[in-house]
Amino acid sequence: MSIRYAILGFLSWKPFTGYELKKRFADALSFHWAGTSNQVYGALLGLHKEGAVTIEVIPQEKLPARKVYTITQKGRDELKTWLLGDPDLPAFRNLQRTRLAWTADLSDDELRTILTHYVQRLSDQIILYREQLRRGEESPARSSREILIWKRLGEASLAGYESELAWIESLKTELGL
Amino acid sequence: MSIRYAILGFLSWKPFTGYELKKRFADALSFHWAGTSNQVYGALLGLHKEGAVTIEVIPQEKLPARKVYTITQKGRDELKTWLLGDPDLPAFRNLQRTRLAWTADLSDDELRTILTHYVQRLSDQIILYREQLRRGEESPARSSREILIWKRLGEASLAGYESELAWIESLKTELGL
DNA sequence: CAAAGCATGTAAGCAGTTACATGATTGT
DNA sequence: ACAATCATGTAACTGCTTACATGCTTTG
Repeated sequence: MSIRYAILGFLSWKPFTGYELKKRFADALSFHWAGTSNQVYGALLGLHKEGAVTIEVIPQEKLPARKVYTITQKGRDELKTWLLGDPDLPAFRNLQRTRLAWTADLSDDELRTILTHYVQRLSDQIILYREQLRRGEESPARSSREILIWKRLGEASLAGYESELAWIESLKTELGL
Repeated sequence: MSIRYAILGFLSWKPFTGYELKKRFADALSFHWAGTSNQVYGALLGLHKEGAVTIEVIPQEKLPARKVYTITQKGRDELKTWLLGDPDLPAFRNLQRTRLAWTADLSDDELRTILTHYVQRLSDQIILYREQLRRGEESPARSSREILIWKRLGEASLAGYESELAWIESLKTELGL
C-alpha cells in the first residue's frame, strides 16, 4: 500500500522517467508525500521485476541516459485491483495536536508562543499551497470527470490546513490568549 | 519526534506501567496512533537509559512484576523543550484520496462502489469515535484549561472524519453517482 | 560564478505495523 | 469452554526520510 500504486497511476497516463515521477510527486501536494529518489527508483526496480512496467533506455549525448518507464497490461491490472480494493481510512496523524495535549501546565506566555508559532506555520503553508494550486497542479485532464476529481482533491487538501488554522485560532481565543 | 514525548507527557501526570501506557495510547483516539508494546517498551527502555524516567519494580504474587515508570526532572525538562520546539505541520496522508486520483477511467458502477464503500467505512468510524468520546477519553482534568484542551482535541479529531465524509458525499453527488 | 535543473542512484536509519511468545486470572 | 484482561516482551518487515554521491547543462 504505497508509492508503487501512485507510480502505476502516473504511468497509466503516459510513460515517465524516474526523475519526472519524482517531480510529479513533489508537485502533487495533495498526496502529502515527500518521496525521494530512493523510493521512486527502488519502486520502479520492483515494478520492473514483476513485469508491471517496461523500460526503454534512451541514451543522451551529454546527460545520463533517460530510462523511460511504460506500464504493461499486468501493471494496469494491478492498479485496477488496488483501486477497487478495501478503502483506507485517512491517517490524521497530527504531532502538533499531540503536543498541545501536554501544554496545560505551561505559563500563558509559553502557551501563547506555541499557538502563535503554529498559526504562523499554518498560514505560511496555506499561502504556499494556494499559489501552487493557482499555478495549476497538472492533471492529465483527459476528461471532465478527471478534471473535477483533481480539482476537488486539491481543494480538500487546502481545506485541511485551513480548518486546522481555524481550529487553533478559536482555541487560542477560548483560552484567552 | 515521536512516541517518546507522548510517553513523557503521560508520565508528567503520574507514574504508569508500560502496559497502562499502551492502553492510554490505544484509548487516546485523537493521537491516531496504533502504537503497540514493541514501541512502548522500547521507548521506555531508551528513556530509562537516558535518565528521563526511573523504574520501580513491584513484584506480584501471581502475575509478572509491574514496572512502574516515574518521570525525572531531566524527563520533565526534555518534555518542555519539545513542547516549546518548532511546531510540526499536520501530516494529512490520505491513501484513499490518492486512490481516487486514478479512478476517472473506471466505469460508473465501479466508481460508485468505491465511493460507497468509503462512505461506509467513514460512517462506521465516526460512530465508533462518537461512542468513545461519549465514554470520555480520560484526561487528567487537573485544571479547566486542561479539560478544555482535551475536549477540543477530541472534537477536532472527530471533525476530521466528518469533514472527509461530507467531502466524499458531495463529490459523489457532483459526479452524478 | 553560483544556483538550479537534468538524471541517475546508494547508504543508513527511524518510526511504525503485524505477528508471535508466555502465562496466570477474571468474567461470560 | 472461551474470551478478555493483566503484564511482560521479541522478531521481522514496510514505509519513509535524510543525507550523500556523481557529473553535466542551463539560467540568472
